[in-house]
Amino acid sequence: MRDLRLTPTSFAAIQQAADAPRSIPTDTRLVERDHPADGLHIVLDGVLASCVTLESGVSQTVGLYLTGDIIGLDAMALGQATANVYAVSPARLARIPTGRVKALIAEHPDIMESLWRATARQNAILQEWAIGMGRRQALGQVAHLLCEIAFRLRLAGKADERGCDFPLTQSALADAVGLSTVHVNRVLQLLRADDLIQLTRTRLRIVDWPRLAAVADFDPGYLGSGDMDAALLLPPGDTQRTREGRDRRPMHQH
Amino acid sequence: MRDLRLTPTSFAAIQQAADAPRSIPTDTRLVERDHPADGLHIVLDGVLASCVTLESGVSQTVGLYLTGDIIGLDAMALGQATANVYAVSPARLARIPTGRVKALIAEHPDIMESLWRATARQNAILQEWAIGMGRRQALGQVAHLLCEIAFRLRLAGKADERGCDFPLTQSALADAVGLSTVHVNRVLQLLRADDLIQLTRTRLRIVDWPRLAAVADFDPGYLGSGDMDAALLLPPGDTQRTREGRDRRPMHQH
DNA sequence: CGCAACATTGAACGGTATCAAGTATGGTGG
DNA sequence: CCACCATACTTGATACCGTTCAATGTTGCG
Repeated sequence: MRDLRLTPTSFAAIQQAADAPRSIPTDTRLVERDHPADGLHIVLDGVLASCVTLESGVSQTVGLYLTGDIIGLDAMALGQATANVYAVSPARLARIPTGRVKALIAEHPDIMESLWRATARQNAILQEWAIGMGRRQALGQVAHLLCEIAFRLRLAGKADERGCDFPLTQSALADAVGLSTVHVNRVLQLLRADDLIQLTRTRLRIVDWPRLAAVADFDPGYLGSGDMDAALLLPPGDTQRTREGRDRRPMHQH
Repeated sequence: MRDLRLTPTSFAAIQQAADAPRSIPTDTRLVERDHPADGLHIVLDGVLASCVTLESGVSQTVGLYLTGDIIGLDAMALGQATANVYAVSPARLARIPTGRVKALIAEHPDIMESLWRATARQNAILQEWAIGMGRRQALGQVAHLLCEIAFRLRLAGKADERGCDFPLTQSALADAVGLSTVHVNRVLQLLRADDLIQLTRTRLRIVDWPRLAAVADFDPGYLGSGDMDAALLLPPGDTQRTREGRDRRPMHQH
């Protein structure tokens, strides 16, 4: 079961099944909670958030989709979406309509296993968020999210030593960590004052990774460095920068 | 894709693949984080918790397994477990070893889809927990967990109008909602004083479901009333009480 | 240039944690 | 059957973390 990657045949099949990439502006709502699945969306660029709003009006972000992530797995598996998904920054997506996903699954059994694995990975990430909101203090909580985003972007080849794009506003951040915007602002200033990060409106650079990881109690194991959801599905032209530190052989984690 | 249930053949195959049920006492550790999958465990009776401990020593429960739930999906999909699982009460389990799970999947394609769906459902539940820990106050948060447990037990046929077994200690509850034991105690007293619940050491009865659900902002949609993970996999002798309000026909939710 | 969105700052309030007792409850051995 | 012990539950006082409200800077874009 481990090391199951898509076969070259399945890989090619997926690439052909995807629609032409389309771009959407910030705030576009892509998925509506309780609506039936409209297919899978592969993030080629940008950031989207999975978000739930309570009766009381407060909202909580329960997941972020970065380059290479797959949107719509929950809806595909359960029949309907469990959260709203909207673009936090301008984004580029490739869609595979529901019918074609079903056809792919029927024809290539390894694809469903990959989708299952991707679902389990999103579960692991969400689990880590839950730990943070339940038991971490604001400082560690925010630091952890920054670590996670930077790490995931690096896996996707979208970050280098000089940092990564960071299109989240402080209020989007606050929504993700379950804090108020005001407090997130203060925590970010603490992290800056300690020379742990540099963060501008659009760019994040982690100055002192070891110390930030210590503050955050960050252990990237749950991100499964060996298996990107769909990074390998990107058309050749969409692979930006070099995939530093990664190769195409399956990674053994046991 | 919707309404996909196991075919009778697959159903029978799973039942035959399971080991004889075994009983474990409270506090038994069943799964260790980062360890490879040792198969799937179907909960026949009792409660188990999925739990992560931070460096600092504090721990957070990220999932509860009740009758009918499947333990080990994450490990099966990802190759290693993402959390520790231990028994919160005496429990009875049926195990399907990894090898046999693989064989089942290879032979009956619909089984993998069911496992994928079960994984997605656990994801939806965890999502709801994350919302609670991020945005709900202690009262609503505790009320919500009580609603969820009571509802899931009712789906599993383990609860009636007179209430359900509730083997969780207050400190286990606190661990699940991300609060201190002391505060959970106070919140429970509030709920009791308002005549919303009756809760003894081992039994929970929801006195005023509508009002409790209102306090909790509880909407059971995410629990997917039509699809128990593995309730239907229980050997006939293991089906306790009557499955009130449920039948064996697939339920359409669209 | 002016407006709107985002970021920053301060003061006061409130929810929850923590610490430190004390009180049921159930199980066990004599 | 009772005394005892361990575990769970309850209660109060205090401190802190994070929220809320409100105002002021700042940035970028049409």
